[in-house]
Amino acid sequence: MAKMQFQREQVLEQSANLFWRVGYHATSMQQVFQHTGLKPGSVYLAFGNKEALFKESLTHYCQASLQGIQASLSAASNIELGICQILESMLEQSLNSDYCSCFLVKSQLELSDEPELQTLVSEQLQQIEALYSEFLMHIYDEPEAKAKACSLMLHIFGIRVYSYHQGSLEKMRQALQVGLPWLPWKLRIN
Amino acid sequence: MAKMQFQREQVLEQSANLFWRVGYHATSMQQVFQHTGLKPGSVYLAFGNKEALFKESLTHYCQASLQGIQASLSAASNIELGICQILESMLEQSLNSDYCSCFLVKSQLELSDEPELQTLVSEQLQQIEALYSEFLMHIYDEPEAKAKACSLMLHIFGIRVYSYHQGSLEKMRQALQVGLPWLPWKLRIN
DNA sequence: CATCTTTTTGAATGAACATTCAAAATTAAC
DNA sequence: GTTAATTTTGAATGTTCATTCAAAAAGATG
Repeated sequence: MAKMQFQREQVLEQSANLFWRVGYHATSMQQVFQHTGLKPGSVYLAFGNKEALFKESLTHYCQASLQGIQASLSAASNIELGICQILESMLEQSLNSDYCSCFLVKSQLELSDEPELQTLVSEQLQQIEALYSEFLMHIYDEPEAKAKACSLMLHIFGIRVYSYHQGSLEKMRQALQVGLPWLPWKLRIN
Repeated sequence: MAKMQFQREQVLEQSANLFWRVGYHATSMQQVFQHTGLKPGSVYLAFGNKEALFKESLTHYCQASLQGIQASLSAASNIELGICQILESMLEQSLNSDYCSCFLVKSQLELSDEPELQTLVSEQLQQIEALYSEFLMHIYDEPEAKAKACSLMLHIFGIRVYSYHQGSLEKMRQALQVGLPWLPWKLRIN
């Protein structure tokens, strides 16, 4: 048999980046061929169709996000400080000139008219909330941890939209300090 | 000359609803013809092309939003109570089974790859923030009013994404009370 | 009523789209 | 070295898309 000429993971990453930036509907399969260097037949053999490729790309992105959070919170000297660092790095992303929010948040809004994809995205965002919740349960009881995880997600979603506005960083930082008063904002991040 | 067979405003409302629910790229002009009852030629004569129709639809929606906020805050016995009422009505929208966020927020995320449309959406969202800011300046000094308007928008954006999750209403209400502590949450709304 | 202007109509156009498939190439197995 | 299994290729397919336009219809004007 012929060896697979491409790495599945790498292709998923490339198409995730494309779908993320351009959006599901605005991305054509031709663009996918260009960005991955694959020919139509190869993509269709490997992934089935556009929707299936999108689903796998999204899932791949979500898994990477979960691992990133897991790593950050495990490495941090304490969980709340770790959360502050994650939020701070999100704020810094808003400085990037080609900022384009979060793939999951963008997909949640774009695909609200397509029940199957919508469900997938919702589940994945809830996995992220559940992960925060799990970590917070190390220091709070369950209802408290869940409430704080929800409040955190609400603020993250806010950041993911508000970051499109220029010069928003300092204003968002202020709002976060008011809105998430249980986080150790005064401790400076190394 | 032949009388215009349709009301421009009504057509803009119909197409805004379509673009809002389905998204800009996923909405075909054929769908526009169906929903408005107009023929291709009429739409193209009246609005130019798809992008121009979208822009006008979006602007129409934004103007209606601004007027709604203006009306709510003018009618309220005090501004902060009025803001609470607006937020409460947003929370209640999340109960609707065909909830689909806010046209402006959805557009901001979907069109991040199209500079011209992106700029338009950003400006309109900033108009809304400016309107809140203006009202808040009746009771706070300028920097305070601006900071509070920003924090309010951050929470509104959060609601507009988080509302897709089922059973989110009570959790969001809690998060709002923590995140916007300067609002009169304890006063019950009539 | 006749003429002029504007609107309406909807079939037609060409481009872009997702997807297919038969043929060619590649590698594994023995 | 031969055969079998799998992957690669890219032109071709049929559909859907945004948009156009010449002809028809509907007031307006005098």
